[in-house]
Amino acid sequence: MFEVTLPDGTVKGFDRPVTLGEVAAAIGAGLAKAAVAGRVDGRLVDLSHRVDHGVTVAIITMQSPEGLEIIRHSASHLMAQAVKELFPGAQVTIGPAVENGFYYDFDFERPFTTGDLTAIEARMQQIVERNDVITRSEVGRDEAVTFFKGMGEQYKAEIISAIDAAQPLSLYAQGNFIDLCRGPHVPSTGYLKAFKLLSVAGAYWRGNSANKQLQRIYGTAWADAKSLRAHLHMLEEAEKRDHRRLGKELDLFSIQESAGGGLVFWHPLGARVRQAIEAYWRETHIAAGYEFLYTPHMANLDLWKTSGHVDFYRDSMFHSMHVDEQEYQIRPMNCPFHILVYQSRMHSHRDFPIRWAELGTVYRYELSGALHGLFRVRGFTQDDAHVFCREEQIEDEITAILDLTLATLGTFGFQEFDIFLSTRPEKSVGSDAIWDQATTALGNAIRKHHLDFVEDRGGGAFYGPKIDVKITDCLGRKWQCSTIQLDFNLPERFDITYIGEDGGKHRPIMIHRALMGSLERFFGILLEHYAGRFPLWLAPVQGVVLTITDAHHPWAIAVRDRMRAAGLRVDADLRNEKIGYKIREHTLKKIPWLLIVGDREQEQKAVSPRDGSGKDLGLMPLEGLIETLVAQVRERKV
RNA sequence: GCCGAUGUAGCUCAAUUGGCAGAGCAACGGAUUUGUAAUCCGUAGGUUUGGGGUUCGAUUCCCCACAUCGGCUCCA
Repeated sequence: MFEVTLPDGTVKGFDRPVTLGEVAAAIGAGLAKAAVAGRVDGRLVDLSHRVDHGVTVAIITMQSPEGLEIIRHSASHLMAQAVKELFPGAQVTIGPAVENGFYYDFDFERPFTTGDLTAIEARMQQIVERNDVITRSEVGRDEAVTFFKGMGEQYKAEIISAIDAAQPLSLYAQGNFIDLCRGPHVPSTGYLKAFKLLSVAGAYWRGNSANKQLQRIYGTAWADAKSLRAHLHMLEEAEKRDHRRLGKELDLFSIQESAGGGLVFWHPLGARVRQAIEAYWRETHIAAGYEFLYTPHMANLDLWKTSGHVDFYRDSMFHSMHVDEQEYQIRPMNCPFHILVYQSRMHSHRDFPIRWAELGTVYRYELSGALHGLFRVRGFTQDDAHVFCREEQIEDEITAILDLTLATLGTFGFQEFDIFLSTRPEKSVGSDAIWDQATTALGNAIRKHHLDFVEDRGGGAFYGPKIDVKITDCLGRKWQCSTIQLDFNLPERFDITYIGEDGGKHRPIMIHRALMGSLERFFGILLEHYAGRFPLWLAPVQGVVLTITDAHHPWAIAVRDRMRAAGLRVDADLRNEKIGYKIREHTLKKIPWLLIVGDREQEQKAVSPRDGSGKDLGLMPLEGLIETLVAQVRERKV
């Protein structure tokens, strides 16, 4: 007789050893049905795990995050089983669950094709119908190595040699497929009902490009068909919102082969959005006490030697160019230039804080295969700024920067933040005292905003601690844009100083910060977040006046000009086309306001607007509408 | 950079086993003067990403380059 304790504190007694599956059944039939694994004294185990003495037990259901992870992990094994059945020559390597799905890496003589994926998925379905039981067994280290070598699974043998000798090794068998795995897994393949294979791509063995390249098959798996459908729908939605596609459809920007990859051309309509963003940026920075700098895009390479970028950032820098017996470098960062401006004269402690901002365009060498639309480019503009201050001003400055960050992101429609505080790594510069003081100041600044944060211990740069802010878009995807970093290194390297109250030279603190990060990337995120339907204040074309016939041209032009005079970006469509055609066309261009003018409107000096909802709002006096729209733009309403 | 896939008109896509490169939309011309998501007719548009090669003949097969797409951290 022994008792197991459940998460809610209730206790169940058993008079013989039972499996977790039986424990679940004893609690309730519904739970037993949804159960995929369990937790015994905090350790994840299979449902077949036997308990025979007093322990705490939690049953993990397929709807829980942990249950989903187990389903995905088991789905990856199911896929490996299908692959081995179809292609016995393929060697299995690793296959974990990842966010929303799973993958498995194989070493196979030829590339898998999309046709293979279809076949593998079909075989997976067969194995599910077969409902192979999944069983766990423990083996000795030598036995396991011999076993996998005997099967020609070299990678598995290699994995074992990397595992701590004290740790027991477990094998999972399903049908004829046996894999080395920590588990746990679902009890049988029949539990896996909702999955789909998505893609195949290369991946290096152990993520190291020096190793052999394997083939990684990605899939997604869910507890039920409905969740799977929802996820696939989300993927479709993401594809529809793809900024590369919208950028082309809405004629906002392009990246051109003849110019080179990763270099962005902003077209007139994209430039209008950027202008709106920059105007807002300028306004808020003036209000927050910043001054603006304009600095060159290239400079003598020696500057980058002094800054240390040549030593630790070389891989991301373009090669230097030879000019008049000297080496010049196109800039990968703006900070050394701001330091040069600082150094151009003496500074007093009374000058602080100095806040200098620049929309600084930088060029970084990214691997050709890493380029991706506006998200990963080789030339981009940072909303960069550097604050020089004294140690005791750090907390106030960080607080103010955080204010500005949250206000900025909020204005663009992002209200959900994940904040990370990264602390001192092993290899770093600066004294313990300054690191402690600065790290505390960063934490205090976050707490002042009543925000939670995750501490990334040892995750800071070698030159100082930092705060990163991630935003969540309307599809739930997270993006890191903002970063606030302290720098104890550059002031040292450039030997910048100020004269303190004591008349002696002191070293200022330097803070780097970017709120949107890269304007290109931020623009891409906005495009996807709004699916191209920008809030009025950002929309490249805020309204179009549509005429019914030629007779309405004079009033249409008057409306357009009146709205333009009010500061709105409005065009008139005077083409000899039917109104339905014009509406369709401008709706597809995602224009926020369509203003229809015909006989009635012309007579009454009015317009009949349609807003983003696509509804005809009926006859409306022009001036009233202008007032509403101008107010929305002024408020930057989202 | 590496692996795989892709590259045809401004855009989205066709083109049997290698045999005269096509459609829709857009553009242009004409007709139509139209009331809430596509009016009709016509015209023009291409060194098939670029460069080599095989062949009587290459969009198609081979090689090289470039670009784009999916990946390359998430531990058996």
